[in-house]
Amino acid sequence: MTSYTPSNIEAHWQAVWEKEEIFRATRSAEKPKYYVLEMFPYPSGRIHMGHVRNYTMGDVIARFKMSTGHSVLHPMGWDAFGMPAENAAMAIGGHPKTWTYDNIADMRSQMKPLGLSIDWSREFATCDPEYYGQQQALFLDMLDAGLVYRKNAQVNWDPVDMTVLANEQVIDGKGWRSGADVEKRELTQWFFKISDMAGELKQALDGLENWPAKVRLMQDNWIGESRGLEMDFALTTPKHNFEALTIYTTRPDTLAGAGFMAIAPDHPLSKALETENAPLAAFNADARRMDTTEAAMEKAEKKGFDTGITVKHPLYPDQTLPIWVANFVLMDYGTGAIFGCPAHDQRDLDFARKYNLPVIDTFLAMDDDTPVAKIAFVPAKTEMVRWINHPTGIEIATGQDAINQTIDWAEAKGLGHGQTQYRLRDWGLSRQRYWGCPIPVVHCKTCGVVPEKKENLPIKLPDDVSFDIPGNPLDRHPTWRNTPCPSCGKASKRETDTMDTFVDSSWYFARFTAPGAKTPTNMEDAAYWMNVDQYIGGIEHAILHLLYSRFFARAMHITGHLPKSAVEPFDALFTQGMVTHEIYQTRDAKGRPVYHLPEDVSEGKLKNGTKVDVIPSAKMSKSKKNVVDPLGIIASYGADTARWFVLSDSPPERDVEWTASGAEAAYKHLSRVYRLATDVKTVSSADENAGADLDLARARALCIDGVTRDIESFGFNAAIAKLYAFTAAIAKSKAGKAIKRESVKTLAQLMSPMTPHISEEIWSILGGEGLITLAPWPTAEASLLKADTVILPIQINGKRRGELQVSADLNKEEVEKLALAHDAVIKVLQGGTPKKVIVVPGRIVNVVI
RNA sequence: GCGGGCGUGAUGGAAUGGUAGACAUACCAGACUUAAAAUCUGGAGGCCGUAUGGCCGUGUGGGUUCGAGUCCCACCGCCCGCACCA
Repeated sequence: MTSYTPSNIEAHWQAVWEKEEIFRATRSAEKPKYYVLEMFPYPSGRIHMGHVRNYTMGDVIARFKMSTGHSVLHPMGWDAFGMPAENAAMAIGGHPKTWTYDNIADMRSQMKPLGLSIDWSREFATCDPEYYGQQQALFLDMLDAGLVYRKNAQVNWDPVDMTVLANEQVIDGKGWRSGADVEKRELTQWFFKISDMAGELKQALDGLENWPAKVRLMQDNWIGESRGLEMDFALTTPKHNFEALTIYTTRPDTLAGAGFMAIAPDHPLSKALETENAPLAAFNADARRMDTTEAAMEKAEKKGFDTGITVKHPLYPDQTLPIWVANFVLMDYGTGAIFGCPAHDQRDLDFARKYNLPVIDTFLAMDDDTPVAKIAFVPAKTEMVRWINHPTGIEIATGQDAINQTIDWAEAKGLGHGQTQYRLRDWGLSRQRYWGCPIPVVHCKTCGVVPEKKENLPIKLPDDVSFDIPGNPLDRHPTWRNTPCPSCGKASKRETDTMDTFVDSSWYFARFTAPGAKTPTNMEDAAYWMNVDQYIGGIEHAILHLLYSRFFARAMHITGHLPKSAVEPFDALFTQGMVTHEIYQTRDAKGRPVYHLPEDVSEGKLKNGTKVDVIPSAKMSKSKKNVVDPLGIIASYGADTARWFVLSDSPPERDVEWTASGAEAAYKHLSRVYRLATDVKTVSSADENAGADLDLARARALCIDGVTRDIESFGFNAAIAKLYAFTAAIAKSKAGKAIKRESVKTLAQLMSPMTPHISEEIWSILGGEGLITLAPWPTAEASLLKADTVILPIQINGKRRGELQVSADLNKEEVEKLALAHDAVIKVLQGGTPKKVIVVPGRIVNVVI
């Protein structure tokens, strides 16, 4: 008997699959299509267990769909632009391009041993000129359609690295690499007009039924929505060409309680005043600096600066309200100007008390006349309150009703107009970076900003660049910038900004439908393969990547690159949990923690006998050394074991803890199944003639039924539990070998989405026809799913007191009779009659006394 | 602060409102072995009891129901997201 040797088996079957090209996706007239996609990886150079789990889940779905008669598209690519490549170039020399393509080659060679059912012929990297050239074409079409524009925007500027930093790269007000104090700078940047679609992107969330409710909610909150009033307050005396201050408020009903006006430090009026008012300039500079420090922001003191300018009160023309610059008013929400209503907003109240501004109650509780003192009165908008001198004449109403009526009233009086405001801001895509997709426009002294001609695409990144000094190499490249203006032909300069890498990942799923097309997509292929039927990835992309992709799909429809049906590109989304591991720690002489790799620890001790502290599981990370290398696992146990384990122990949406004993158990199970298969490989003629075995047939039917339903509902861990049970049932069965052999073949089929190599091997040993991967999924015989007899628990007043074995189709009356004749029931009834008997056929009997 | 999710044996977890703890790990016992490993068989929520069995048990407290881990309310704890949004 040969034993289970995954290394031989896995290499063999991977070669067969590759030779037969069985994973090549082809459009089929007969079969329904199925597009399964896992979020493509960043080519860091090394796969980790998280990748293994993510791709295994997708692979289970892809292989299952293949077996159930679908034409499957399961592609893979690389999210290959981005900072790490440039950082590597700066740190260790070399070129980002070389670093990236070397990493891709490494990672591809690490992924192939997993035996994933990927159509590698469609592979691409976002840094391939063929890909980013089409992205540039898409950009030009979007520019043409008015979906892209330029504006001045404040950015985080690192003066040492001479680059713009994302908010996440600013830590305690300092650049994450350089440690330099980050400055706010105003730069002209490119933006996608995603805010134009805010309402649509929000509403369409309702239709995404097969997305996790959590992700929909996160997007909903991110987009935000509030209805309010935009209105002008006339300046008492016009100043710097400002005649009025336009404010936005969601509480127009409290207009009568206005105590002051507040504008953002970056409000145009504030900026105009700043030029002739040094203390204000200092205040603003201070406020802008504070803006970047997250920690300070949370508890930042509300501070203001009185400009000395006033507006006329729209309700009481003889009264004026002072305009303050306030550090808590944000320029990029609403109009950057508000009126403060201290009585009904805690923040405004704190501000008013600090600067001795009036506090005017506009409504009181139904049963309390106490005016506001230290705590602002902010009841729920659905609560009835009594209004004081309300401009619309309202006396008793809820806040919500008052808001709506005030908006109507203000519109009728021409004071302002109702306005729906979204929190979502336009997507700034400019990056002062080399390793990204060049923005295909030219700056011409005569013609201004001119789009590049499509026939000149791709605008390729130059290879001859250096990273030894900070800043964007494109900016200082001697020749690359020089180009004739596409419009007038005069010598001009290229845009040197590149695109945010989120752009690259916002349409790759569409490109996979026709990766070689000479346009961004091929409409026929897109129409056939889109949408992605099942998208799988991490929850960390719940907002940005998924929101941007939804925006891009719409933009691609508008520009003629996707059909209308594909504006929501992902029909179903699944967010998988992480792979975690215990952390092993000791301390050095100075008491600092020292971490140890799992392979160096056994039974809580290092090899030299030192005891380690075990810290509860956390996401695998290099810094904590709680990592298990997939390559090591594959080398010692095989890919099937790794695949089986990452699916087995926890529900896919939750974190799974990697344990050595769990991996061992997975390997043992596969070895056992392999042994079972070799045991029933050869059968005698007596075996062939042995009769059917009903118990085993039942176990088989139940397993088929259960595993099928579990895979369809992402219950991989539950499917695996059923496969363990079926394996035990076969092992213990006294049925003839021929019968058992058929059961083992079914077992191999049901396991094949999870452990394709060993399943293929067993199929071949046991004389299965063709490849198991292409074999049709087994079906459960309905008649076998129902047992002849069932054991019904008997409850008395809801507590289990006995059981009854009855034939499964026995009617209620008979069951009731038998139940009442049961010893336990007779004992408690003592000759009396029960109040009620509940019989749930096939389930339970409950006798109420 | 706002929003959401989750609390089940030693551990990961299972359970269309119907026998709580499937399956797996760790553990214990037995078989095989000179021994160990591997393999196989069996045990196991807690308490009481030799046992048939009984009582308790899904974070805490209430409620709905013939029946609640599951539905509702309040609280406690943990996790996640957002947060000066006018």
